[in-house]
Amino acid sequence: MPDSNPSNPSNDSNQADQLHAMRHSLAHIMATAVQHLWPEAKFGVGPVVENGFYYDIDLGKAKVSEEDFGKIEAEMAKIITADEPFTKSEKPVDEAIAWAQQAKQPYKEELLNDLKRAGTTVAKDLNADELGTITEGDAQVANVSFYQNGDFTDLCRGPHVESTGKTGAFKLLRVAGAYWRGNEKNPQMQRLYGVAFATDQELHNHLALIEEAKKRDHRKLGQELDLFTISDLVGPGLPLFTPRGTVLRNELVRFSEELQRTAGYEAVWTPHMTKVELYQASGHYEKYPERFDVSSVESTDKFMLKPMNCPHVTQIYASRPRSYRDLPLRYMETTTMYRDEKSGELHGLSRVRALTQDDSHAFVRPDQIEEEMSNILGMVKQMYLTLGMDLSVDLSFRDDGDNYFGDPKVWKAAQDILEGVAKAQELNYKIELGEAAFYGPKIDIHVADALGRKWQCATVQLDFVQPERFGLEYIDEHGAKQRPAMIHKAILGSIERFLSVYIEHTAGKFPIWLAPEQVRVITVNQEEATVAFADKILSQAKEKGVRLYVDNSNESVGKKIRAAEVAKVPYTLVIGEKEIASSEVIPRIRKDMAVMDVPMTIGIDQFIGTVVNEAKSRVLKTSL
RNA sequence: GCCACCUUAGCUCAGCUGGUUAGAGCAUCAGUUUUGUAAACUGAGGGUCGUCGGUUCGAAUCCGACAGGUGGCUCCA
Repeated sequence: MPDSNPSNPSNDSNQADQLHAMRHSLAHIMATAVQHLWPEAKFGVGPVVENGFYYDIDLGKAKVSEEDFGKIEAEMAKIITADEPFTKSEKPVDEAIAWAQQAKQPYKEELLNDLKRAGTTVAKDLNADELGTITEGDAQVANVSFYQNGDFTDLCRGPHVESTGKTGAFKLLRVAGAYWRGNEKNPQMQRLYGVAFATDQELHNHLALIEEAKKRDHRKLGQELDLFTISDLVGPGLPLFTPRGTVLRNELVRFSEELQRTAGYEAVWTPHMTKVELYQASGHYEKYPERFDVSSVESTDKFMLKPMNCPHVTQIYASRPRSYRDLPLRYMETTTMYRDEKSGELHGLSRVRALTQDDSHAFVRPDQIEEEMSNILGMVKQMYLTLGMDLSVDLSFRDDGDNYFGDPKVWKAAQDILEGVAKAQELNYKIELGEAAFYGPKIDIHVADALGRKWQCATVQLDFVQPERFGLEYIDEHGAKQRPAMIHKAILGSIERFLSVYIEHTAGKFPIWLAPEQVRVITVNQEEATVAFADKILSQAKEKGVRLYVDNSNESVGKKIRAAEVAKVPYTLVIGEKEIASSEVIPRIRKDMAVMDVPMTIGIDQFIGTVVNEAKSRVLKTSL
């Protein structure tokens, strides 16, 4: 494949533009190849995405599968070898519409019609970058631009590389279904994805990275490290946690609850089942009627499993009169809830039907909102700093749609408060319009997994709507009734989702405080004295709460060490005659961990003490 | 839910275009060995080839439905 060197390699933005043009040109070349192979193809849009490009294509009854990639790539190679120039032209928009009709490209025609009406259209996915928009802003579009290569012409804003030969290295990766303009009600097209880079070497590196990411997949590691399982009999989206996986869950929750307790939160407990009326009162039923699978238990009441927690907690607040002196009232509950996710959306631990949140709700006076939110963000920062993970922060605000409950003025005020807090906390945030919950704006914290996919973990939500709907109140200093605000938060978010990200982040090399097995003792032989010594170490560990296992199997020492390494156990102690005689051990330390903290030779008591301290202080010793 | 693909032992995978009792490595179990820092040796058990139905003299292999999974799309209170 021919390389294309940017004209000015020292200029990064120039290089980025060049790569963008290459990828975009490859999208056109792929479309050209598809048109050669399936002349009836109707084209949607073909933008550049991270690491590559895609094109949405409708072949009618015919379907592209990954088996076809060979011949598509071969056809693309022909086009690239032909080194056809990309030539730009402009047409008045009406002429362009006529072209689309004549070329039997209904999707292009629709886009052009929208462009013509630009300013009145509300299609937010009308991505101006990918179209031939000449004018900017809301004005009507007069002219649109086209690019032609060989026998393929496409509505396109450009820019492109000069000719098809200058497109670098690429590979088609997969085909997926994608709804036209991202709307479920529209026809589904086939989206052909490719990756592309300036050089073969970069492409090779990227593909190697994908392979590496596969090794860290939490579903694979969950099996290998014996953390969780998903049984067909129990059902999809309902993971079961083994003893080792449960250690991870419990330790994380313990930390989260410690942080919350320090910040004044008190534990509450609510049942996992409720009458449907609760969710009619909260407004959730109205918003998600199809999600409430209802079972009748007794009498005429209809019950459901709780899909969330806040409406339940409002009833604890409402159970007695509250004074302004009582606020903030802070309730926390780490609890499991149940949501009927669509089958195609389930994914390992990231998206499940039974999810556990380290949830909390603070009921606060308006003057207490900022401080409470700051405290919460402090907890979030401390959690993720301890775990060594990077955050990205979104302020999820409402858009102009009518999906939201409550007074828009109150919304504006709530959003201003959130942004103020984000600024005060010096968060590097971006605002996402239309991402708010129906009851209020959110601060959403995202963490990336090994494949670079971002997952929402922590969330802080400011809610004036539910206190209103449930008629929550407190008596102020003048004896008047006032309405509290409600602040929802989760630090880990869904524990299951958090674990999916965290397992991939660490590749299963957990720090001492989280490691399901902190120490493994390997016996050199099975003689009585050795077994007795191992037992003694084991009981000392148990006494101090250290998670230690003994491998006394009749295998070679080398094999047992390998097994401990594969299981990613932080410390391994080999015991034999020497250790029994001296009562000292030489801890073998997992490779990713710093070596200096533990001396070469150490007494058993002292070693156990070190492990206890490291776990207690939640040291992050791994270099990932 | 939608589109493409996948499903053979606990795990990772062979099994060519349909043709006798479906294989391997790891893991498990048993025996030998009593082991000193990333894999001792020998042997054994383990699969109605995801399920159901169809085509065929004959199906792990071809077709269909269903289930589960993978990658996306849509959704995520």
